[in-house]
Amino acid sequence: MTRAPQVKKSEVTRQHLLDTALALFRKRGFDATTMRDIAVASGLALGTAYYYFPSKDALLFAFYAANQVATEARVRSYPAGEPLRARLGRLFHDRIRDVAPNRTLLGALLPRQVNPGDPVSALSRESAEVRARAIALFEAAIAPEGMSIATRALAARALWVLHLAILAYLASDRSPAQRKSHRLVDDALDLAVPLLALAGTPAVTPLLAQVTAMLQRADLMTLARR
Amino acid sequence: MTRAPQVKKSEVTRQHLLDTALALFRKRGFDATTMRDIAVASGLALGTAYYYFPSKDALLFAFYAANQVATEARVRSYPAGEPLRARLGRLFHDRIRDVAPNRTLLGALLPRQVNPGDPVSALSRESAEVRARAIALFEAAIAPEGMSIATRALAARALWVLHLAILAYLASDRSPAQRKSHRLVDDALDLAVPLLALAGTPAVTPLLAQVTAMLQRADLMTLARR
DNA sequence: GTCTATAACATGATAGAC
DNA sequence: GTCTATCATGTTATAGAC
Repeated sequence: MTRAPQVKKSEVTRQHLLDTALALFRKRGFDATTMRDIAVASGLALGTAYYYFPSKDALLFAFYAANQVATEARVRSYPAGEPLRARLGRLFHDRIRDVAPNRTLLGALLPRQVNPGDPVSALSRESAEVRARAIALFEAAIAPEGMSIATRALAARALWVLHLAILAYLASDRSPAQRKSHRLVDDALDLAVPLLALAGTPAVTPLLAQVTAMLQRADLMTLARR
Repeated sequence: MTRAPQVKKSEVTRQHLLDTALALFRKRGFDATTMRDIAVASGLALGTAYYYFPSKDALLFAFYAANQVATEARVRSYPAGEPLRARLGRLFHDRIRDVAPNRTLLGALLPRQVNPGDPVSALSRESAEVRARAIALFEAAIAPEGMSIATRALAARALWVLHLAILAYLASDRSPAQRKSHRLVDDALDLAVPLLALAGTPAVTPLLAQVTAMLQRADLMTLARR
């Protein structure tokens, strides 16, 4: 009696469709690639593509989620005990490298981040889980610094927003090997890391409390479960 | 001999189309309003609508430009000699009031700001003029504070970005009379104005130079003519 | 449950006649 | 300048084959 296959046939087809779609997106851009193109290139019918991905956006979202998983895997292999600057630099630079091959997809994905009502947005209900996990990466990175819980929550969100801004920059960065984006990361961290150190001191506690109060009134601290 | 009409017929038709479109956008939202809806409601053919506005986005852009003009007109009537906080508050709150009736349009317009390649983006070549004029409003508002030219340029851009962020927030703000957005403005200015005062002191000059250098390397200071 | 073939629809956009 | 006809594409629907 032969063993049942480890992966379901449907999972193979789904992955095949996603891979084909990503390859086409990379080659021709998101908008220029039609669902019919994807179906034909996959050797499947249009209806099949829609059977697995209810919309073209669903393909975008699948890329987004898969990418988050890839970055998490990388992070698990990071050496422990590195200083903050090195750890954040590693995280940001790796994130750029993970995303860069699909850089053109960012052009389709990032604009839609702005609208929390858009399911594809990192601010939406639908992506709450992915977002929470992304923020958790930054929380973990700064955890050893021994700030208060409130400060750490604020700092992690700030870093997450910075990382979105860097990705927005990356989306239109045409410099070879995305040098400009990497440079921007270094410059930004040169500024941010000393500020993070400052954020741990009691002197700025009132200021941080003011910022937190503002964000809470605006419902912007509850990102993790909006 | 009768006088030739002051305004060309084509200009009347164009304005009629734009007014009709904005009314529909307000009532049903941008996405839910089709070009056919606009043409029918205007009593014109679909092709005619496209003759005047080469795309649905062009209608968005026309709204954006007209709005900038409206805000500029308001600003010209501001009293002179007000303290910085009052002046900025007036500017931000008025901007919200100007935009609020077309709030749903923001949902369509703002996401696209992120992509500088998008003509509708405030970062694009096409909107360079509107953007320069928007930044100029903030430059003028802080001009009496007597900072160095470099500091003023940086501060004006920071305020412009803050104003975009506020508009992004406004786009999904469903509180009555947009109270939350107005509150966010006050909270943000409570934070920003003291920082602006700080920015005028020599102590922070090196920090500002560092920020400026970063933005210049990333081509982000040349916003006005990218 | 997986996939095909085919048609049809809605809508942004374009072409060409008048 | 204005119209009608037409296209391209995201999406839905149907009727099945295996």
